[in-house]
Amino acid sequence: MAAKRNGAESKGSGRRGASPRSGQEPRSEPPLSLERIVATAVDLLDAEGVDGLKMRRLADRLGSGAMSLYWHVGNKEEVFDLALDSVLEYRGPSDIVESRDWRGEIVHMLEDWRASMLRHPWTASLLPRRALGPNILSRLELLSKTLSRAGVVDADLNVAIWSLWNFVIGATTTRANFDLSDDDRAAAQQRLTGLSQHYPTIERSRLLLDNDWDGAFSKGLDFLLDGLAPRQ
Amino acid sequence: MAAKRNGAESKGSGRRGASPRSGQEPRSEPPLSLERIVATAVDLLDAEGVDGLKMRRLADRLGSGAMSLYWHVGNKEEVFDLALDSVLEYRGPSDIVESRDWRGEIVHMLEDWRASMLRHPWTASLLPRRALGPNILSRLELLSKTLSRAGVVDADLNVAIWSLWNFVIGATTTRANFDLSDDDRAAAQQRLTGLSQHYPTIERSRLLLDNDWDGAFSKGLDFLLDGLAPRQ
DNA sequence: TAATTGCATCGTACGGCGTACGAGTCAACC
DNA sequence: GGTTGACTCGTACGCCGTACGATGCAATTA
Repeated sequence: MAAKRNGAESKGSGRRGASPRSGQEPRSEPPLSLERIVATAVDLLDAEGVDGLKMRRLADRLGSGAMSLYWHVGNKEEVFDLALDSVLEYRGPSDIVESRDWRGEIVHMLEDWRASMLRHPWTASLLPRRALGPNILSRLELLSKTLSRAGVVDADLNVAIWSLWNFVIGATTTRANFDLSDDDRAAAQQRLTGLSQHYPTIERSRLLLDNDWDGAFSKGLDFLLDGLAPRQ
Repeated sequence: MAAKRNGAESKGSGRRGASPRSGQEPRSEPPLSLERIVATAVDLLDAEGVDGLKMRRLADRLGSGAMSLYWHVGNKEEVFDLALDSVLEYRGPSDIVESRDWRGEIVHMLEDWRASMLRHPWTASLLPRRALGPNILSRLELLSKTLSRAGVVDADLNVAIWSLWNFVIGATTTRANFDLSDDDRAAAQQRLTGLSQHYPTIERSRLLLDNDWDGAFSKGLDFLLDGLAPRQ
């Protein structure tokens, strides 16, 4: 099976540029490519959300026929995977710098991670159900290396990475969920307030209603890091 | 709008029992009800996963026509919401007990939460994109109350709840994701190992490959609680 | 008893989806 | 000139969620 062009990362190999169109119709689109498909998918996801991504619609934006996409990707799920991973690339201080401030590095990377996801809120609902792409794994690798350099012994490394990862995933998914999935911000708030008699403590702490998500995130991260490797 | 029967929780109000069938065909099914629909949806989700839940299939299992469901629920999304919340009911020591061991209580509830979700792995991909139902809110309320009783001041309560919530959500979604979404356990493992040259530290810590998820969870939770409220 | 009402069920049909299939185009190579 | 292989796309199929209206039946009313 697998006729098409899966397996390798081959882009355009042979001919280039020559427009496949004979006349000069108003078809100025560049040729289809995996890069364009993924980038356009991200745009579409940003604009319309997870449910807004349809193969036909994506093809429209690309100025191509729907079935042309299937030369470049195996199926729609693959589009999701690629879009997700592409958005999570980390452009930060790579391992070149042997900074002493490991805690700062970790905080920076995790906050960048969270920021990337919040910039594309659909990632929150996708990440939990898709496989880990190379960019995600790279982040985990960098996290591991930093923690290791910070003195976390190998036996604890696993737990430490997991805890931080879990924290970021949880924080961003919940946050994005609240910005989006609830039909309306006001409606959700009213619903919560209406029910607040049943949930007095939640109400008192103004959970979900206060808007200092950023502060809550970094403060919680601090607590977690304190637990993982107490400041000496 | 809204003719049907939304808004209230009315179950059967008037007549009961009399079979709507005239003869005695092999149709022994009890009448449709919201409870049966939700319970059957949970079964179907357990068996077939998120993508396996189709309104027609659900109706089949209920011995009814597909459109009959729409008398009881507004749409498919509502089925998801109800199934999700129904599975997260907490049957644990409610606030009656004024135990001194707040830390034990919290650990117990969070581990129960995680266990509930892992028993129904589809919850992991649903929770991040659905609204919070009453059972979920009840858990949060209980968590708040316990933390509050443990001496966490109101100013920190928000952050504390969030951190714990995030940790649980993250841990369960990732875990469930690994059990399921990757086509095959073996395939995933091989993929990771094949790529391990790019991710040496991950490989060394045997992240994702070791199977002591339970241990990692409770250990991470311990770290987090240490940070939130250091043992005195 | 007869007519009416309202809860509940369900058959049919519609529009939209992902994508299988196979035909088409064109550059490169023999 | 013929062949090949990379790439595009029109058509069609099966499945989905669900709008709509017909139908049945119990309770209510006259």
